[in-house]
Amino acid sequence: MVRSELSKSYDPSGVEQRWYLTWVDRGYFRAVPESDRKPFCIALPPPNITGALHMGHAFQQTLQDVLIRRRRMQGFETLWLPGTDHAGIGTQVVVQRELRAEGIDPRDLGREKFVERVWAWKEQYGGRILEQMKALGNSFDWGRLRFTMDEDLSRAVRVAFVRMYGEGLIYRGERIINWCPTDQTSLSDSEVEHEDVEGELVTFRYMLSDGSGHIDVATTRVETMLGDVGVAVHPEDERYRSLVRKTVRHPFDGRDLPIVADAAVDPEFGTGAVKVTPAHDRTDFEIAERTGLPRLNILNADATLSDEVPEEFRGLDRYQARKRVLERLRELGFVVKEERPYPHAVGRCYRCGSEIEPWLSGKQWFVAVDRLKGPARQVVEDGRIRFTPERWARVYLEWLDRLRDWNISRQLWWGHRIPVWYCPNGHEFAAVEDPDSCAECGDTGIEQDPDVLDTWFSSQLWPYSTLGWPEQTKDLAFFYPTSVLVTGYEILYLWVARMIMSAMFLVGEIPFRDVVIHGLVRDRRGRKMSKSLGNVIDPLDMIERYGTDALRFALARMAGPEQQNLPLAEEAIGAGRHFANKIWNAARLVLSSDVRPELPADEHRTLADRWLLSRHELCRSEVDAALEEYRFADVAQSLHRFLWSEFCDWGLEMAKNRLRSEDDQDRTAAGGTLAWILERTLRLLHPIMPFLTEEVWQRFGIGESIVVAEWPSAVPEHRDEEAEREFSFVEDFVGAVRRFRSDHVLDPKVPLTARVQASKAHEEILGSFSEEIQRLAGLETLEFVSDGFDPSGSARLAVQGAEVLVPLAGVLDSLTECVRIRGRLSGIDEDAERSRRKLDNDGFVKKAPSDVVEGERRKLAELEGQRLALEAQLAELGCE
RNA sequence: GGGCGCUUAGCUCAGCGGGAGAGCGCCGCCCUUACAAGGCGGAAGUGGAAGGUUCGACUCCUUCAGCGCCCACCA
Repeated sequence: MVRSELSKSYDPSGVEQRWYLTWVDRGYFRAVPESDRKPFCIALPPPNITGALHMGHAFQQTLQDVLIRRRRMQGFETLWLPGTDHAGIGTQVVVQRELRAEGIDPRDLGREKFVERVWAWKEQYGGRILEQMKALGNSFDWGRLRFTMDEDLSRAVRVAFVRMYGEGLIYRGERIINWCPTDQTSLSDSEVEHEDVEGELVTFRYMLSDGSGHIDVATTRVETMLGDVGVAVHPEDERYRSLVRKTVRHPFDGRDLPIVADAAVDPEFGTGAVKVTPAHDRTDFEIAERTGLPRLNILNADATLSDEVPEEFRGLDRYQARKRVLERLRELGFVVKEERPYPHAVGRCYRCGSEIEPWLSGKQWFVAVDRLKGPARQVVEDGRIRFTPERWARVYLEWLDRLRDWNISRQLWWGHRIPVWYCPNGHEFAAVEDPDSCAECGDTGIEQDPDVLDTWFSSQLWPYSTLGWPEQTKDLAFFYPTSVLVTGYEILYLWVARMIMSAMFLVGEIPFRDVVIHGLVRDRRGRKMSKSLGNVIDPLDMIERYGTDALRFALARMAGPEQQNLPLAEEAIGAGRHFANKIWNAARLVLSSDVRPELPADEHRTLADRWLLSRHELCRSEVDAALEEYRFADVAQSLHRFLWSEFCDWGLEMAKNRLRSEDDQDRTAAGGTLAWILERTLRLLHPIMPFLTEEVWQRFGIGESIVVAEWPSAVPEHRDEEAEREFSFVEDFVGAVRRFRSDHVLDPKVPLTARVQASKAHEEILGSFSEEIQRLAGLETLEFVSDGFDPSGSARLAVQGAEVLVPLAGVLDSLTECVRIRGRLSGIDEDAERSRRKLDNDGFVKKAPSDVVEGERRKLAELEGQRLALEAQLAELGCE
């Protein structure tokens, strides 16, 4: 037992770093696959190396650390694997921006030098992220730190690619992709964000080539008419049947565009005729495929108009072209209608926000998803993978149903280069190791595909590539499948779904059992935190000012399972610090008794002890149940309520006297009980507030570290309903006297006397804590009187059927008490009236369960009793 | 165009078919030897709206409104 000299308030600075280093040094966070324990493993969703950690990371990592720390204490072989993601486009863009700021054009630098430069960035910012994660207290196994571009992870990417290529799941083809003209790369469908805009819908007229009439079409992107190669109508549309196979004449270049029939056209919409622009619209592309129309690509990579258009439009950017084409159509008198504003959705790049062009960019690589869908659907349907909250499972399944082939090639330099080579003889082959010559003809003039893979292609391998896949490592055998994935809903499709699909195909086993989907951290008004709004709360800043534990507690406390938005205000973190300080001071008091955390024998336990043990056991069971279901807010809430409102407010107050007692046995019993409960509660709280709990726990001198202390087990026999019921009399008694004093705004120095008429049992309860109760209620005298004691001249307080008489002489005027009594009476009358109405209702008495009816009757009887007593008091006090 | 979530105290949110809760904020009293980052007491809500089911609805059902989000090849 360490005699403690604790400072008056908790100061997290210093404490945190010291303990973190100690924990890492002692290897508490290291996991080994040669263990007899059961495995528990979480793969950290790897943060991007693009910048610093934000509050969303802090939040998500806190939840994971809570799960990990508890499992570790429960005796699992616990692995939390840290890492970072190279974040293809994101990182390339920030490094390009940095270069341009230095006056360097990234293109001049060349691919190799550019990639070197990104690695330098990775060292700098990736390193900073690691430091931030340490400050959060995360119990990572640092020895297993991974980066998606590490050598072995890159090899995993190649093995995955080659295997899927070999099975025909990866193919190369020319189709419409999502093109970002700013970042100059294609994007997958999931990387396009849809935004509603107020655009325009222009209906214009194509004249039939033979001069026999016209056909009207509409578009929100009128410039694309330069790439029109035909007009499509529904095959069964009577209006246009005679026009099919005729042609219309393009007004600007005189081309004849065939009118074709295709079922994709909705005859109900607009004019029922659609312009067909195969190179710039997915549907049109498909119509062209079916009807044999050619493709006409009118855009350059930067979304300016190509040389395929008439000279007057060449080189214009798409928005200028939109205006110019419209003007020219107007001049020619071909504009039929202009609707403006016309609300519709446009796609935007999830990285830079530029408007996406559906574009034919040449050949791109795709993952065919049809064969991947089945198993990915199966494992969620049969419950092998479980979503929390459950409703996300449906969202996931519906997304799978709609999923189309995944474009995985990116026209970037930063990332895993596509492991496919081409030879001059037209051969194409994929290889895990860099080849010297063509696998088919041996020609040495081979060239690797210049594109890199979608960053999510490597991310999808994360749960198993980090454990050594494709090698059959011990780690993989022991820790895989991982136990839980904790992530935000915004990457459900981009990442979660793809991990499941790829794992089922490549590993043949689910990547994780539970998926915990949490909401997004917002500012206090529910807005996204962003630099431009100036509402960013920086986790490191908060840690500096309030301490890591305060931040973690605040984050855990707001993690309601169904919340999509999690508003965070700085005050919440301040409240976390208050809580830490409260615990610190409670510990100071308990530790001052200088006893071991041991429960005394039953016969030395007071009612208050039994009550507190019961409440503690309840708290323990709530914490366990909530953690099993990932209800983090409930965990925090439960611990907060117990420690503050029960342990401190009542437990400590009821034990203070004995804690200072000269009697060794009394002191040991009281202090031992409090210490025992506090020590266990610290262990329950440790996953959320690791530093404070360690700092305090150490002073009990009972073990090496709370990090590896045992998770508190259930002690069902401590639940004690009798103690809770009996102790509630103490709470009510103290509360009644306090309220009396407060109602009359009495100075605390005014001495009060209480004379109690109560049952033997109640008398005994009060008697055994008379000193404590006097102190808490602010009574100078507490005495028991027999039935029939003259109550005149006293206020009468009703406490659970007992009567408490407070003599008014020298305290306050009787009339003042009358006012108070009348106030109470009106409240009672209201309640009694409502109760009476209920019982007068035949339906209620007949149909409601008998215990409910009985309860209502008891309640009414009690209210009546109180009313009579109060009326008697009014009479005694001579009130009118 | 489909789908989902939310709407409860001034703020942020729990909860739930039978007497409306927490934290913060607010008001009053108190520097009582663990803690003023504290203690004690208090005020405060026609539970988004309208219907329905029920003896009884904040809770279940329907409709509507507002806010937010996801998905979608209607030009």
